[in-house]
Amino acid sequence: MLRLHDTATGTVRPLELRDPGRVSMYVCGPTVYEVPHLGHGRFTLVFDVLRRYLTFRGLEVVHVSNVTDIDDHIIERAAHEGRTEPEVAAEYEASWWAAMDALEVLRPTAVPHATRYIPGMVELVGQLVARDVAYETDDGVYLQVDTVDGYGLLAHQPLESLRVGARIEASEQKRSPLDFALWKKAKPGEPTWPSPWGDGRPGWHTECVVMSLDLLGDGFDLHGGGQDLIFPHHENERAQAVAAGRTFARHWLHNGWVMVGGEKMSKSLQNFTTIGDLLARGDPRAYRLLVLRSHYRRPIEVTPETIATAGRGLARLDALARRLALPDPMSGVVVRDEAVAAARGGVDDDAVARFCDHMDDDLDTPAATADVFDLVNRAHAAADEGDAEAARRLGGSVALLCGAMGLRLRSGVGDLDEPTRQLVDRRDAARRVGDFARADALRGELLAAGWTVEDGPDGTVVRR
RNA sequence: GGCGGCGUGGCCGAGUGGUUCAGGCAGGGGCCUGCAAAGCCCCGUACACCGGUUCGAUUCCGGUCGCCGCCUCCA
Repeated sequence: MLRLHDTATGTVRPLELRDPGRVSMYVCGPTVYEVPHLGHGRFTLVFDVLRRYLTFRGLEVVHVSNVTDIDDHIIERAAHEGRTEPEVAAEYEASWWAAMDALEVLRPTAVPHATRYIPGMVELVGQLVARDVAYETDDGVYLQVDTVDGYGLLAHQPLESLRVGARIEASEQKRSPLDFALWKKAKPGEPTWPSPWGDGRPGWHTECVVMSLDLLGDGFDLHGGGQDLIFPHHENERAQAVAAGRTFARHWLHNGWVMVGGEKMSKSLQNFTTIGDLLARGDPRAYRLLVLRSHYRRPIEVTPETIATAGRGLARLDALARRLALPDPMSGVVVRDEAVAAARGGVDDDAVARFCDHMDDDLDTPAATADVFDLVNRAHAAADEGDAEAARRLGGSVALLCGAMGLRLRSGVGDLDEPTRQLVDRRDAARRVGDFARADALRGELLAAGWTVEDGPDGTVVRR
């Protein structure tokens, strides 16, 4: 059984499913006003790995992730650039999906948009007002947090301590500085929707509450995101749901930061690297492997050096895939029992079990990837000893487990362009007749063109 | 001020009350190779500091120092 850290309890505990065999998870998606950066890349990779692993274990996964397409940042950007909010949102949503596709992050099973759920949000706010836990002011409707049972659950702080630490000034009409907006009354020039409290727009992530409950139902299994969402974002989501008498997420999962030089990567510090920049520099799989090689709750340092190191690990995986002609583990979503049954050369059951033990232990991907690299070593050693059967079994396990984590193997050398093809052929010819000076010169040309040259029993293989 | 996390060998990064080792990268030596590449074998350097518990602590407890984060809109 999979055990995961739960932010609400601060402990690692079993993921107890509401519906046996089926996981309902809501992962907070992007507010589309900026291109995605490595922090977004990390959380989407973490939850993609979780989703793939759950699927690997034979569970059905319903993965809902929102797109918040209306908020202050979008309004600000649209105003600044003389465009409409929908134009801005559409542009950055497109860049979001482009990045997700490049990272081979599976699309969520549902992607609700905030602007399509406004009536539902108005209804929720109405319920909260009717329950007398929310109140209207001149500029909006606010949730009165001291009426909410267990406010501070995720922050692990009592209400009073949050109040003392609050950096925000109490407005004259707010009853507590911690009370937060459920509905913001329109200011001139802003997009608006009608409501009983006048035209305006939704407040604090009410969309996530309404959309998660609508698509996943009360008491859904898992709610997640980056650690910076714990408070106040997720705290306030929970507060709204609980105040409305609904049962919210059963388990809260949050991933750690991407760090830059020891500091958190964030928009406010302006120290972020976009996913686009990362992709322009190298293999997108390197970021996935880097993420896998650290525990999801720990911070990771993402630099050209750490990416390059991950890239060398990738080369090691690819080299095995090439040597043993392993199947592409990403030709479909990998389900363990089916994949094991389909594996022609068999798999190493002990290794798969060990991998699962590690993954079940709060998604210990560093240990799980170590398991995989251990298999790589054993597969090579078996092949060196001429034990083709063992090599195929161990190699097949590598492919299986990489697939379970969403890591594609590149075994093929691909089609060569004609000039390269000719260089390779001429080099093989030279080597056959023992003209090594000529062979070395031709290798020099290939290396200069960026190819790595390997001479195997069947002739020269080049790759890059 | 409140709350939380972290300090492991050159780097990244698991793990455990003791005599089997995480794993990867980098480094050294060998094997293979026409030479390489890929691969295999072998090797080195650890558990921030100070106390305590214990037969024995990197692992448990207490303290010190250092780093990081959250406390109203940052994944």
